[in-house]
Amino acid sequence: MLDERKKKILKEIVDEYIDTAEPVSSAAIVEKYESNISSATVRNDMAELEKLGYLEKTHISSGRVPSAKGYRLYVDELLKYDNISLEEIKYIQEKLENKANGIEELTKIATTTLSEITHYTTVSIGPKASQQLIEEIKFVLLGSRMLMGIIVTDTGLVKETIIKFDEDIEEEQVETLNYFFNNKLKGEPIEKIDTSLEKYIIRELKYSINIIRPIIEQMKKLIEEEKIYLEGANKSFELPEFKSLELAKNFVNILDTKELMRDILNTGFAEDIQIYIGDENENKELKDFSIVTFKHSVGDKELGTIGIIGPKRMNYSKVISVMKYISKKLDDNFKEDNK
Amino acid sequence: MLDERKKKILKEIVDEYIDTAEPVSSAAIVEKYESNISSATVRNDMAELEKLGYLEKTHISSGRVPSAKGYRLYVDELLKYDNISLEEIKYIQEKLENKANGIEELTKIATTTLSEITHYTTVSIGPKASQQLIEEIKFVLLGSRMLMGIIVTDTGLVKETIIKFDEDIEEEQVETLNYFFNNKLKGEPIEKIDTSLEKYIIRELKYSINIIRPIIEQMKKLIEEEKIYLEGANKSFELPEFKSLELAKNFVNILDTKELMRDILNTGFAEDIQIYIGDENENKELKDFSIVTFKHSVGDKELGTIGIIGPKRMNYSKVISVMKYISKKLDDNFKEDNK
DNA sequence: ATTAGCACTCAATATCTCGGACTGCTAATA
DNA sequence: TATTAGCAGTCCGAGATATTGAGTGCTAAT
Repeated sequence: MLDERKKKILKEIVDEYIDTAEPVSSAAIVEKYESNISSATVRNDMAELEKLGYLEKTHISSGRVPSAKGYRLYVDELLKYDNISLEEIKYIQEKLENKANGIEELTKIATTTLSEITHYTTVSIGPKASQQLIEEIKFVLLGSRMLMGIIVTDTGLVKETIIKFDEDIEEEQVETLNYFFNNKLKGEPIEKIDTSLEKYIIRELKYSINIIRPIIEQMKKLIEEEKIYLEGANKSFELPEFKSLELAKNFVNILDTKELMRDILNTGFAEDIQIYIGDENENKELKDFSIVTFKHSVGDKELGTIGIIGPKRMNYSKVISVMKYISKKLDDNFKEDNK
Repeated sequence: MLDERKKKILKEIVDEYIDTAEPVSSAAIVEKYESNISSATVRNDMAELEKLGYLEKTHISSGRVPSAKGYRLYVDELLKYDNISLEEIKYIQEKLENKANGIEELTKIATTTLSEITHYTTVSIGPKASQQLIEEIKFVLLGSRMLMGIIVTDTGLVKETIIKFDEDIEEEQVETLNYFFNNKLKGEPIEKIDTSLEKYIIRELKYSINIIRPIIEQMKKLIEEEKIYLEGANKSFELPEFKSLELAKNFVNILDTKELMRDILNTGFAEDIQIYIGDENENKELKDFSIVTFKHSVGDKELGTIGIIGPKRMNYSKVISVMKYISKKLDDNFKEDNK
């Protein structure tokens, strides 16, 4: 059905549409890419491609626009992902090489860099503490009624929280807590910090609930928190599709709805770059947009997910090429850090 | 010049415009507020108010719209700021009463609450560490090549950072660092942590620069960082003024430009609520918007600034009333915490 | 299988008309 | 002198109508 020329023309139409944001005419294809066949031939192929569902028309006599199915074929079979320049590679290396920062900070930097290079809006979510094992727990006394609780996990993630009390805490108690928590929890999944642990500690240590409860509560919050980071929202607004107020409003709504962003970033599997084009997305609000995400992970532990959200007419080649590279760099960075 | 009736009519026009977002006609004023005078009389007063610069017309035969000067008079002299309901007061109390969190967290919660009640976009910036005095410094060894550095200031602000090293650190060294830093810096302004301190420590302690440099560097970053927090960007987009694509784009641009947000929040003085209406703002990009901010501070130390950004046609009465209350609550909360 | 050529469609833009929402002004009134 | 009724005049905005031109689909020829 799809001979080589039709595939070629499909790719050219998508390329052209990504470039111009205007429905693509047969004449434009001939002029720019196919000087040795006539526009009538291209029209015939276009009609065929439309019949097969790869292209759409905005009205009866308009040029063609790729359908979600068209983009899908384009992304899956027609593109190569080496669309990244030496300058860009250097820039990414520079940005990601500083290892003074923790995993969360690194994810943020990667998110910003991705937005800078692609000129799209990017978003990321930090590491999932809940999946990790406890390597070390420390409590530090600050003043007389405040502790800082720190957890280090097996992937090197550091999480800390402030815990305030209504009564004074003794340095001795802190030492006991440190010993006790480490003894009990080292090597265990972080989710072990829960109310049953609370009961156990009260029984064993005979400490007042006024001390234990705030600790467990704050630690639990810590595990659950998922920080979302957004970069370059304004960049999307320069794109011609956002001339439609409707679309612009939807877009702002999506970015502002944290639960939705969380959903988006939390679906998909590790290792791969995930691409959702238009209504391939389960969520209806996303039907006019495309989302490309990847997870930075070690084994089955997610250290962060970074995504790009933009119009369906996205420069997939650039976006995916840059993502692949950043993904690789993040992995390298992590390996070197833990060697 | 401005007799009582004219003032009253000006207030009514601004109220009405804030309510409807449409130019206000003389007939509308008579119908809604001034049933005992005729529209012609109102027209005469409107003409006068326009001559004095409080009102503007969008075209020769249109109704009137407040000018920046008009809003200013309205805000300064014609409004009372008790536009807050019992339910709202309760809601705010509930949100702000939990003291388990640090100052930064509290500012965030206040920002979110303000947006929820007013339905405007809110933004805040965390405490200025640079203005504060050091109460306590602690270093905690995590694993063998990582420290957490914690600073507690005189206002109870807690700041912490991860510091990574290329060589192992001994527990003994950490203790020395703790002793040394506290001894040297307790009660001092936080800005004392700088490169001259670095030199001094190297001279005194004879520790390698590989240990001291990362510490100083990360601590300096910590002092400089100013976290901006944004809430309810999508709420603004429901307002009729944002039907203008131009304006909507400007708005997103403003919110996305962190330096600009920083500027906005960092101008103005403590204690007072600051109001910038339209081109009263120095920054030209803000000419179509109004900004209302207040600082949560203790003495001359700023614990955070919270602002609302929206159209000039803002419900100043509601916004300022709610802000006044939240501001008071934050102060109470702080006092209670430090009593 | 390809192509030239032409009829046909439809979006986009410009032009015009018309109603009505306002004001400003004048002259009458309290 | 302050207020008001009444009316002429302005201009916005919503439709209606015409015009242009970019593109397609189809037919018939190559």
